[in-house]
Amino acid sequence: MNLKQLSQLLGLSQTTVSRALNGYPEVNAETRQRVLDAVRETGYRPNRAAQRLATGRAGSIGLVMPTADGIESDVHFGEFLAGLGDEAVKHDFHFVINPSHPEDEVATCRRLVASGNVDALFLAYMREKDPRIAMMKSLKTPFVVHGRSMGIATDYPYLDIDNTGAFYDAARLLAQLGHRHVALINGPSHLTFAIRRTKGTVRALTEHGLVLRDECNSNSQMTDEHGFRAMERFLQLATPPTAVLCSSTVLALGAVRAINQAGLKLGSDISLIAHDDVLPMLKPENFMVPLTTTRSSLRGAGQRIARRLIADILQLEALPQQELWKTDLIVRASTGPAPAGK
Amino acid sequence: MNLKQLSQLLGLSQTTVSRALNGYPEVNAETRQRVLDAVRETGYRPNRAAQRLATGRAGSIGLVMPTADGIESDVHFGEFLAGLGDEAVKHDFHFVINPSHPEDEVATCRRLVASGNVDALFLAYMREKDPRIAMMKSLKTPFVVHGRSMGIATDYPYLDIDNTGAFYDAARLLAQLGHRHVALINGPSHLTFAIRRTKGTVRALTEHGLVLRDECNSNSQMTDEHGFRAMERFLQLATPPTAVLCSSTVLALGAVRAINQAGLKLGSDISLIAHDDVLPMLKPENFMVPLTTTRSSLRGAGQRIARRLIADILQLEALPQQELWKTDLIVRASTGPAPAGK
DNA sequence: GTTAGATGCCAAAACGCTTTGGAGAGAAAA
DNA sequence: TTTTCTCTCCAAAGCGTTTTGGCATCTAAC
Repeated sequence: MNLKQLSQLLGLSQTTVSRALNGYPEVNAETRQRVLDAVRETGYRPNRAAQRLATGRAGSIGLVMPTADGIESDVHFGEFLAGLGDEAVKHDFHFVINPSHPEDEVATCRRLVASGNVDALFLAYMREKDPRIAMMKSLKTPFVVHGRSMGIATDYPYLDIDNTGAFYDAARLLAQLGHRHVALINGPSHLTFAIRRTKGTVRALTEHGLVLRDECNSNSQMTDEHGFRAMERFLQLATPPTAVLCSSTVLALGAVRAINQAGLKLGSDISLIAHDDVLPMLKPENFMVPLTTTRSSLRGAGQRIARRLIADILQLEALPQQELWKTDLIVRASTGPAPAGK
Repeated sequence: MNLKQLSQLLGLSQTTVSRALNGYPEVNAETRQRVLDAVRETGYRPNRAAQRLATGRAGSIGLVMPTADGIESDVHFGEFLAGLGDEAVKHDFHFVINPSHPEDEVATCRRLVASGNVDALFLAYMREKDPRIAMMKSLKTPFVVHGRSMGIATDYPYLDIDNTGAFYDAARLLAQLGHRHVALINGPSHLTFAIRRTKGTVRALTEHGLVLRDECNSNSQMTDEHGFRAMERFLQLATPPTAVLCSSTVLALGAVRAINQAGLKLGSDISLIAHDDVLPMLKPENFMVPLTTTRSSLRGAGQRIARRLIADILQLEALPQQELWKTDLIVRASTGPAPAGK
């Protein structure tokens, strides 16, 4: 069943049927209803390829997926992608997934846009003064950044969570609980989300007359193993921290392991707050000692970004170009007052 | 630059240029070379939407992504997808990623195919007598299964690794090393890969007069936490195992944690073999005690499946419809002889 | 020296949609 | 009554490929 057949069935022209379906004003309400009814009965679905050809829109959004060894994306990437897919499938949008080594990213993005196969790009894993942003701004292809860069004007479309605020809140809670030695197990130091989290942590500590010691600050990929090693290092210090912040529940997994191994009791001997991306496979409430977390749904971010990109391409609704999501600080059993005398 | 312009430039008809590009025989070798040269100079790239419309092929492959709570896919899914993307991008193929709750899978697959937006489907997370296979066979859309079902004829296209063989080999090695109590920390019991791994394990043990005790057999999602809990349970048994098999390095992560916590020494007090999907973030050689593994690259499987699907759609080369990849058993420090007297 | 079959090329018709540039009818304005 | 809008709708021209059906030209065979 194609448009021609449908229009013949209705005794209308293809033009009118097309306009009725695409919400153009110059079609009688009654006629539109007839068309809509016929669509429902016949199960007519417009041919996407023909639409793409006629409109010049590709109907797909591109994402370059960092893929080199030692990329910390894995766990979080899948979750984010599920969100993107959720939303995209509603509007019949495709993806072009372009794996690329991190050094090639700019070129890969440019090539992807130039290919004409995507009419929007999604950018993530932002670095300081990320060159991709200037490049994308010079093109006219819509894009949304997940996260934000630093050191350049923030006049580009982004969706970010308030990383600074999240870790400020978390560190402040720890300080208020009397902790005087706080450690941070963070993501890779070249990524801006990690930099902002450090900043938030330091700010809160400073306000309470505390410092983030160098030896209590770890940057690494967000894997269990790195979490374990960092925590292990911390615990061997002359003055070990009594509280630790983790940039992911994955890191927290390793940190908790090290804590257990040291024979310390989470929530009393040592406190821990992790950032929770709401990964279905790793729920903070399911830890043996449930984790206090700063929470923001990664999947939700994926959905939102897909929606914004599609709205942009289709000129549906005017959504805000810049969003900064607050995180929730959810207190569970892994935080408690600082042990006396420490 | 489109076909018309290019053909005018060359003083040829569109037909001839098109045929030259698509490798049809009825074009002079010299002419073809001229066309190819012109393409290189002008940077001409055929419009995919027009191609899709003209050929009726969608140029994209569909995948339904299980997305409900408690789905064990995450870590492994990202890695597999990178492989798919790697290969697809070479041929300018898109993806339609359709998240779906596991109960809806059959309907989602059917809908995806019916939408006409994909000309091949990729299936994974196989269960026993998986209904998706019969459904897909009834349609004429190409598909490849990652894994295999059980209890139904294996006359469908698949790529699987020899799970039975892998765990047979691993278990046999443990038996040969003198272990008499072997445990298994496996994936979800409804997935066929896990069932096959159990089978391989049991077979090897049986051949050495050993059994896989119920209390030494764990099925769960493949997360660190589940690995930890299972191992912890094992170690509290009256007769704890002296060796354990893990279905993923992610599970092994937790298992090793429990082993450490119990004060046991990996590789002497207790041996461990894990299946290694070659996840960049979790290398068995980077464990504190490097892990003995059965290895098979998940990304490689993704690449291969994409290649097979595309070859099928484009009728490029005749690739085998059924592949069973052997795994490598790589011995590292986590395996050793059974401790005396156990 | 004609015929048959390759060989190499082309004009034009799809493919199924959107969009342009009207056009007819009725209502409102002159 | 005529003119001018406003509503609705339509015919036809794209969009950029692939593919069909044919038409020359050249070679080999009779």
